[in-house]
Amino acid sequence: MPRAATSDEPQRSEKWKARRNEIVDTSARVFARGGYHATGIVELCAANGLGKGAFYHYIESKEELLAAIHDRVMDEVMVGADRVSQASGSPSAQLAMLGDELLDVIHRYPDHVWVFLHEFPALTAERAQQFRVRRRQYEQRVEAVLQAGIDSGEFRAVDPRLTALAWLGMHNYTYLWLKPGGRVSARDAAKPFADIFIRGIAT
Amino acid sequence: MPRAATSDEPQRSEKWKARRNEIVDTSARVFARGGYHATGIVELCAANGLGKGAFYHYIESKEELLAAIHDRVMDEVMVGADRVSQASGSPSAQLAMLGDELLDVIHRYPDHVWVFLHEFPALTAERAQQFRVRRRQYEQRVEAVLQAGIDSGEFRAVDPRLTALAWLGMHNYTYLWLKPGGRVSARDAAKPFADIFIRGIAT
DNA sequence: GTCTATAAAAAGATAGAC
DNA sequence: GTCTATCTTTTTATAGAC
Repeated sequence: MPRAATSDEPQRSEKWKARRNEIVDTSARVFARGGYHATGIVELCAANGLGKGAFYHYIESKEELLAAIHDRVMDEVMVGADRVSQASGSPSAQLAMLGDELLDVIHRYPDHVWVFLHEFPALTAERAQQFRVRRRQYEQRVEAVLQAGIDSGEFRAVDPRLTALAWLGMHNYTYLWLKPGGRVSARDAAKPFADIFIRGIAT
Repeated sequence: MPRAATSDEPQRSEKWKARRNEIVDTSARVFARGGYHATGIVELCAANGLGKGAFYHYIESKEELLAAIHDRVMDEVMVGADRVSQASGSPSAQLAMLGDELLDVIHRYPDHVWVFLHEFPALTAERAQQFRVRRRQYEQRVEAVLQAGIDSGEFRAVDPRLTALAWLGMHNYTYLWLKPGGRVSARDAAKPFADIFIRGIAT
C-alpha cells in the first residue's frame, strides 16, 4: 500500500503523477535490459524523451527512481496476497491462489520484477531495510498457509520455512521467461506449478 | 570444462595461475556484496592487497574477471551433471542426484553463483552468448531426465520444459540463503526438495 | 611483479535561461 | 516544464619508474 505523503513533500498535479508513473515504467524496462548501474541518466532521459532538467523535475535521484520500481512490485504482490487472505479456502486452495496472484504480477511487470530481484543491493541501507521487512512479510504469508495445511492434516510435516523458500524459488524464477505476449500465460504456468507442489507436500 | 589455451595467450607460471585464482575468488566475494558495476577497480585492488599495476598483471580487464567467475560456476555445475550421467540410476534417483550436485555447488560457491545469477547482462555480447549456450546445455540435461521418467512411466505426463524450469527455480533460488557455515547444509535442503518434487510429478 | 602518477572518458546532479 | 551548459567526482585503464 502507498504510504501517506509527509508534509515536506510538495503537492503535485495529477498530470505530474501520471507522467512520473510513465517514467518509472519506462525506466524499469531500460534497467531490466542493461542493469541499474550500467544505465546512465542520459540513457534514461533519451528513453523517456526528456532532457536532464525535465527528467529531474520528476525524480529526486536515480536511486529514488529505483526505489519507486521496488515499491510498485511490493505493492502489487501484497495486494494479491490480501485478495487470497480474504477469499478464504482450504490451505491447498490458498496456496494455488497465491501462486496465481504471484505469477500474474510477474507476468504483468516482468521488467519491474527483474529490477526488484537484481538491483536490491543498489538501494541505500535505509531503503533496503524497508523492503527487506515487506519481503519478509510476504514470505510469512506463504509459511502461514503451509503451517495451516500441516495443522489441518492436509500437508505432511514439512519444514514450513524451507518449503516456503522452495515454493518462492519455483515461482519467482519465472521472471526469466514469463513475459506479456509470450507463449505461456501466468495461468498456464501457475496450474502445473500448483499441481506439482501440492502433490509434493500432500499427506 | 576449461577450454584449450589459444596460441596468442602468453605462457604463465603455476604461481601466477594460483594467485590469479585467488584474485578471481576474492573478487567474486566483493562483487557479491556490492554488485559488479558498483564495485570499482580500486576496491578490488584493496580487497586483494594489490596496487592497480599488479592487479592488471593478473587480469585483462574487469569484464574478463567477471567472465572468469562465470566460468568457474559453469565448470563446477557441468562436472556435477556429468557425475550424475555416469552414475546411471532411475530417473527419480538421477533427478535427486542432480539436485544434490547443484546445491553442493551453490553451497560451496555462493558468491560466484550470486554473480552468475545477477551480473550476466554485464558481459559483452560475445561472452554472454557463450554462457547462454552452456546454460541451455545444463537445462537440457534436466529436461532429458524428466523425459526419461515420463517415458518409463515413473513420472506423469508433465511438460518437460516447464517442469525443468520449476525444478531449476526451486534449486537456484537457494543462492539467497544457502551459505557455507549456515544453519542448513546442501544435503539438508536437497533431500526435502527432491521429496517434494519427485512426489509432485510421480504417477 | 609491484608501485605511483596520470590520462581520458563518463558518471550523477545542479544552475540558470527561456 | 523543458532546455543547454557546467560542476564535481569517479570511473577503467595505461605509462613508466623501480
